[in-house]
Amino acid sequence: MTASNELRATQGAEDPAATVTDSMAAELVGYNLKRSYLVVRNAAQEVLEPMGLKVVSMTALSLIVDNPGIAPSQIADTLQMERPNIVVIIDELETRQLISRARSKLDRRRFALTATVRGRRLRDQASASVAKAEYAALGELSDTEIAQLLDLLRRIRGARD
Amino acid sequence: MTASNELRATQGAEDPAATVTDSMAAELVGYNLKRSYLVVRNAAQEVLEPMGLKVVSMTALSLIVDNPGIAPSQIADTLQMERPNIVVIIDELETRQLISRARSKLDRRRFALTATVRGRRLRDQASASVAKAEYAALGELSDTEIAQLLDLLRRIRGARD
DNA sequence: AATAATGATTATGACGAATAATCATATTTG
DNA sequence: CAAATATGATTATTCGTCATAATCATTATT
Repeated sequence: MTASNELRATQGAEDPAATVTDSMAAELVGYNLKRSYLVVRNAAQEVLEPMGLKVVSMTALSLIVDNPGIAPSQIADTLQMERPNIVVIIDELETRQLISRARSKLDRRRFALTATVRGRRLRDQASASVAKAEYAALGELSDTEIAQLLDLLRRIRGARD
Repeated sequence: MTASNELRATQGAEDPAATVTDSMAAELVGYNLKRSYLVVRNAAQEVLEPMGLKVVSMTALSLIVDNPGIAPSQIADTLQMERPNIVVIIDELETRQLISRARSKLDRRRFALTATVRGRRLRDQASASVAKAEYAALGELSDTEIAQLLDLLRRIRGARD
């Protein structure tokens, strides 16, 4: 907060040209997390949209590629989502023939999800594009700083997970 | 990603006890931003709820306290929200007599918003509680690291704002 | 004076995420 | 073993956030 902002705030903000003082929000970690999250997410969405993927469906697809035989409930647990919301994502991935859904032989309540060749190819493509888009959105930061950021963020969620 | 996780993923994940490999998501900055944002936001929500405030209404109230005479549209611009969504927040703050709404004398289309004494008191209380709650949620991090994090986050959103 | 732009508002819809209820299969336990 | 309970997937529904479209009053423009 600059001295001139403080002054303007004291004088009142009826002048539409006056700069708004946002002392509180600007200091809050949560506020800044949200803002930068939106910047990065929008960058990812932009490159995923032409592939017909959303961030969450790409993440789910990626999980299935890396964990053949994974069950919907495991995806829900990993992504911290509710089971019902996973179902529709899986439905879409299956309709697009990016994954296949088969009953598990060990537990017939479960489904065993596996990526198709098309699914694996799309994942690789999406993964590369998103990484590139994120990097561009973070262009301001050096590689070292990005690594630092990732470390800090992991420790925040690690504390409460 | 540990070696044992890679192994399990290669073998398949039908074993419900097997750890899920989330190589992709774990590396994405966006994913980690979202997760840590949720941790911090939940901490803030928890302390605001007893005061009948949401994060967004507290932020708006704080803006009005710091910028007496501010107009709804200025709040929308500052918080990057759409005008219609600000209206309902303002309505609620006014109903609770935390702010007052008066026509601006310079431009009779605008409203000039001012916090009441109750509003200022609640803001101070909420502000302190949220800061404390955030700090607790970030307990893992040192003061220096929190400052680093804030700097990194501001630079991310600064690039695209 | 007529037209266009701005600010606030209302109504509406899209979307993400959560809950409740249902059904099939597995597990537990009396 | 049979009954009760728990788990997994699914459907329907709801809530909350957020955006868009349309309307009205006031101001600015031409």
